Amino acid sequence: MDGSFNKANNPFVSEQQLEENDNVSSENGAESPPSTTFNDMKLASPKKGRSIQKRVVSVPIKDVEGSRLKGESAPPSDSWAWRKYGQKPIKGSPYPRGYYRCSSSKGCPARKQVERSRVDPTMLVITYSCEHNHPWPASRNNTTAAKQAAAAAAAAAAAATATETTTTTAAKAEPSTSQPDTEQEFGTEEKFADLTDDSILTTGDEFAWFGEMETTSSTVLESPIFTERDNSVADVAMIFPMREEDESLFADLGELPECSFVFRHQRNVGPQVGIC
DNA sequence: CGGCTTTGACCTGCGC
DNA sequence: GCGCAGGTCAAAGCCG
Repeated sequence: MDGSFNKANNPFVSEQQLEENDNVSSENGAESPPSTTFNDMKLASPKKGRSIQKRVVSVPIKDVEGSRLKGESAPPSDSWAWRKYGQKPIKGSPYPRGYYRCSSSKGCPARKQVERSRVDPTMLVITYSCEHNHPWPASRNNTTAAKQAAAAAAAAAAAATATETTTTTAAKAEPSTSQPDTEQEFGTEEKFADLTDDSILTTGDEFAWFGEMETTSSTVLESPIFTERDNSVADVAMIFPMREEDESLFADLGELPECSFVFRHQRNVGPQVGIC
């Protein structure tokens, strides 16, 4: 199973030596504006000796709700199935955090946490985490289960919204300049900035993957990591509209990277998704 | 019937 | 050492 692909053959695995990033930043920084945020972290794993990668993605909750409620042609939020295994109220935040585990395959180490942004309730903060060196399922699971899981993640977030607020967040999350109409069709849960912008890619090889993360909507990308490395980048909200064709390519993915945790965009190949 | 969600309990890490 | 908070586990119920 897990050996059905190997690192060498996965174009989007090669740069996944991310676990040594020391730029651990607080997720969803207290003062960070509503944005799509990618934070790369190394967690102290409960299991000693294991390196955990963590990445934070902030997306407009509106998109998530939309995809779920519409239930139309909206694709699953991401390429894998996620099963919820817990939910906890977070101190300091009125919104609970949902814990999801990858169910695309047995033993899949990937996890993600979904919570509402404290800073901006209209934003969802999705944190992906994974043990490094752990293989991913050989193929993307785009089955009903995957869709259900995706919807579930959205549901959880939406539920949090409904529970914690009396007003409909979706209504409040008016489309802004950062959300073109094209995104409506996708309404994916995770948005990955279409970072073809070399300014990001050149931020540092260490974070090159950042520049390859993709978004299905034009969201805003920022990263405290960048802040440390290049203020000129960090202070600027970057908007990267997603192309429909790119999105469609996700559906064609047949393989996942080995614990890549990266939603990678191969410029000439199309977006490639990997987590862990 | 299988898989997923929900939810309370338990475990672990961290700060004081 | 103690308490708190976050994260995970596991049982029960729900849904397709």
